[in-house]
Amino acid sequence: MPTSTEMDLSNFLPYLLNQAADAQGAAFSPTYKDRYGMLQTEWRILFHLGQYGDLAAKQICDRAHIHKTKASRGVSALEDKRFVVREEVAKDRRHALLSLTAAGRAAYDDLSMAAAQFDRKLQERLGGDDVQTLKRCLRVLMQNS
Amino acid sequence: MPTSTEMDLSNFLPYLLNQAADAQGAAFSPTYKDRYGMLQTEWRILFHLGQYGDLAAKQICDRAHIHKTKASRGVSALEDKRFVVREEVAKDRRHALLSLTAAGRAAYDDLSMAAAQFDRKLQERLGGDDVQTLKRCLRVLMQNS
DNA sequence: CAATATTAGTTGAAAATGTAACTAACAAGG
DNA sequence: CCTTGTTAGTTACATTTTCAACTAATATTG
Repeated sequence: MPTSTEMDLSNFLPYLLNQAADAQGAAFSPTYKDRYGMLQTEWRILFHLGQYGDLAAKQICDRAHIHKTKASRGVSALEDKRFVVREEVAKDRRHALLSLTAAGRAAYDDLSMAAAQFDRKLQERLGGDDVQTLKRCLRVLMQNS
Repeated sequence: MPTSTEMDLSNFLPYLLNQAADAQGAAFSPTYKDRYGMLQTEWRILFHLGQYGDLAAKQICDRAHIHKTKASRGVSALEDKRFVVREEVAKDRRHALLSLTAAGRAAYDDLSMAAAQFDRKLQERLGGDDVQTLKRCLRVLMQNS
């Protein structure tokens, strides 16, 4: 029986966050995995490009907190799948602008639709007020300590 | 600009959950990693044993949604660190009861204290009411869809 | 009670991730 | 300009995770 100074695991916020994120991630991942053979990182990169327009890998890394090696491999995979192309930037040849191909755009449209639907179902399940609070809290928590 | 049927990534719940879980996980992981060289799975197994008493690996897997291969390797690692021992169960020799050694108990006490402190800080940061709502939502979400 | 199925757990190989060292391009100070 | 530093991105290697196949013990059923 936990004492007052001990912890109840089922109340430990990092644990709850992890379990919830795993469960929902597992529930959604078949959408991009089965349809397009993507890994989570690829889906995330695709989503950033679809949503915010052409970006350099670095910008995606910063926004999505993806490590540069993971991003580098994700971008390569998306190029192999012909969803993304690189354009040289004359001004600074260190970074290349990434943009979606027509196929990439189509995949993005499809997946973002599925994501929206997935999210709506979660909203219904939790109720609007709680979802507002939940998202606000998560936004605070993702800003790290 | 996202249309009404599209999705705003920064509002996509699995994404928010993942980012928040990553950020908080990264904030807490040095506690078990630096002090005891544990991986997350090991910490989680230790925590389950500390909190719920002796268990078979299977029970930990079920409770914590850890895959059996991950658990198997986690238990081995904890045995190598002399934090856990296995006892044969005469009644059913397929599973062995896992229990904490004195060193394992000490590590558990130390870490659960740190976890409690970590949690209290998060609580302060978010405010009690929001934390209640947040945890309630997370518990719903971890029950998967 | 023999054949088959299920369960707990392990192991090996393949895939993915993380870490560190590296290249190439640009930036800044002397 | 030319050293030194920084930045974007890649690559090699080690660690971790996942997947599939396996063993050994128990349960089921014909």
